[in-house]
Amino acid sequence: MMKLTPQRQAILDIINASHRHWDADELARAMSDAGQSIGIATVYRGLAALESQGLIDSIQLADKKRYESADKAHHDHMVCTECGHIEEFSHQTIEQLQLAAAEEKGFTLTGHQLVMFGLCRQCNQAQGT
Amino acid sequence: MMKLTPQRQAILDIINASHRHWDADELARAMSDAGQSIGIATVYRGLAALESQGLIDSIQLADKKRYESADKAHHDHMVCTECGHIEEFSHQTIEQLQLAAAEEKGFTLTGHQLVMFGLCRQCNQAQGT
DNA sequence: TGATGTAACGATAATCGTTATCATGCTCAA
DNA sequence: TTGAGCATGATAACGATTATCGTTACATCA
Repeated sequence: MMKLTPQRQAILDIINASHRHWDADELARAMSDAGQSIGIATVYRGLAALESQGLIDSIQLADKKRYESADKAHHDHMVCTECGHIEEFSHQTIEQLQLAAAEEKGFTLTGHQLVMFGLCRQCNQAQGT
Repeated sequence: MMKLTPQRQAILDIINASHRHWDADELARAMSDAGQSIGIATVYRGLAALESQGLIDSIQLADKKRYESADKAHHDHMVCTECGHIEEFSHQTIEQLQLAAAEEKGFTLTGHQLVMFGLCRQCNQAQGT
């Protein structure tokens, strides 16, 4: 069982207090800005520890991994390729169909990640201008 | 319009002649083994060029990008976290539900990627032993 | 109380996939 | 033939992440 150190608690608090998807660097900067500087390696280790305990969730994007609060039901993500905005959505039926598809192939699912790319509503409109 | 140079043709041939999902390094090694050595930068540029022409497809996994033939209908992937085996599957209904979910959020979809993780049939059995 | 063991910390080096740089080479149209 | 323009390949650079290693915090036990 991991130790919930002050640093890890702080990371967890930051993530839980927001609706954002954070990367390691942003978290280190946020803590630094709050006067509590932290080593970047500690951030990575803390995130891994928190995630392994199920205290936070993550999505792996092409470039980097981002973390969010685990205080929500499972959901997937739409990422705006223009502004980086991340929209969440969940779809019961999609989940079920995934499970069925896995079973059909003999796979025991441990996880999945569905990421959709496109333009968000705002960037759509900006585009149209 | 890009130039389909001998190097790019060779990359395309290797990919099309197989059912595998290749990364840049494997392709460079395959060509080297075949007596036609190639610079790694050329591989990356070639892959990007071929993909932008729709001649090959790719999936972005956590660690690296992998390329496969575009000679097939769209499909998604199941990746075995034990042995790396990649299984393909396609599901019309999932696709449609994704589109609908995007529309609902005001997103204009340009692409998506669904990757499921788990144990393949073989690793499942090995596990049980 | 003090020794000891364990795990976390933080600075920094290392790793690894990928991209940028730059000098050189090929090809095709003028 | 020339030269513009793109491709090549060696290699440096980059960025996210992980490994290393000496140090530190803390709990346990004699």
